Amino acid sequence: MESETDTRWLTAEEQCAWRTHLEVNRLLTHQLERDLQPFGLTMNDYEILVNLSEAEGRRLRMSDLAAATLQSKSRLSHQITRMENAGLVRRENCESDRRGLFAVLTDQGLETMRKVAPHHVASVRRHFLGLLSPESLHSLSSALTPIADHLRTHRTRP
Amino acid sequence: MESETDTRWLTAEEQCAWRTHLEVNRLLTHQLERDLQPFGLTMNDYEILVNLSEAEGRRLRMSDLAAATLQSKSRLSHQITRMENAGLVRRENCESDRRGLFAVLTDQGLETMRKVAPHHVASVRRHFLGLLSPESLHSLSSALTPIADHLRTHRTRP
DNA sequence: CCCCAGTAGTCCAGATTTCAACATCTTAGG
DNA sequence: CCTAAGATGTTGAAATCTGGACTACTGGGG
Repeated sequence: MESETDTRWLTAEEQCAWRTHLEVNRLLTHQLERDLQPFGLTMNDYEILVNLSEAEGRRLRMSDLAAATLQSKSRLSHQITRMENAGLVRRENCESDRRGLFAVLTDQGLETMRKVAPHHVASVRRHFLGLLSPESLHSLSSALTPIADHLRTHRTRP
Repeated sequence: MESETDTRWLTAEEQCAWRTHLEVNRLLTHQLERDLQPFGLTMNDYEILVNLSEAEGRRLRMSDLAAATLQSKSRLSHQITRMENAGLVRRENCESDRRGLFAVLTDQGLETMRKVAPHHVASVRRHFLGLLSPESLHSLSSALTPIADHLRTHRTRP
């Protein structure tokens, strides 16, 4: 174990990389959020729509959806309630396990998806992917993948 | 302009890179937040402590602090109120501009900083920097820096 | 000097997130 | 069969975040 008096502080390069990473995260999130706003959606909403639209039967169990989007059950429950009120999804009982519920993408939800997705993709390109050369993209991917694996493994709570 | 029918969708590689980036962000934020929790601090608190401790006279104008931490004035105001109640910072009037206020790091705030920083640095190493080779770190940096520049430029609101 | 547009920060009200408690249902063990 | 532990979601209250209205002040132009 390392005592407080001999901490291995960050080098200039490490500090720069770390702060840049934090900054990109925050600014990028704000920007994407803003680009989604005219459609009345948040990134959270959008992510849920994506997950449901890609799922078998356009539906997912609440638990699975919570796991997929890395949210707490409570938060997802509130979120789905809001999206239900907006007509994007509906809840449906699960026959095989009567504790369970499905979140189901409505036709209107799918339609919204179709309308918004191109704009969102364009936004991701404009502010992120488009600024990376193919090599940069690749090295970014290979740098982040092990980190994602590590974090996924060590994760305890949502 | 591009019509909805000929959107340039993401390639498999782009999609993978993008989703990994999102996932790392979220998991990493959760993890760092969790590692800070035993000390009663959030990442937000910590970032403010860092900014103040590095500033001239351990103090910054509210506006400057808001800009540095990419928060809205409103949010920062609430945040500082909370940290003031916790004894980490205090507000101080600005002589030269009587509209203005400084957020000032208290001795207790500095002491907290000293105690927590080593653990936070260790956490950043354990979950992020430590998983990157020097080359990965460098390519990550060079990939993200232009993006940060772009976003900083195009930013309209906090 | 006075006025006014602009700046600094706060505050309120509404939306979202978190946390813990709760109700319901499933499943494994006896 | 019966029960207790665990799983699935929901709920309500408190904390936090957002956006805009508001107060107080500054600085420049008549």
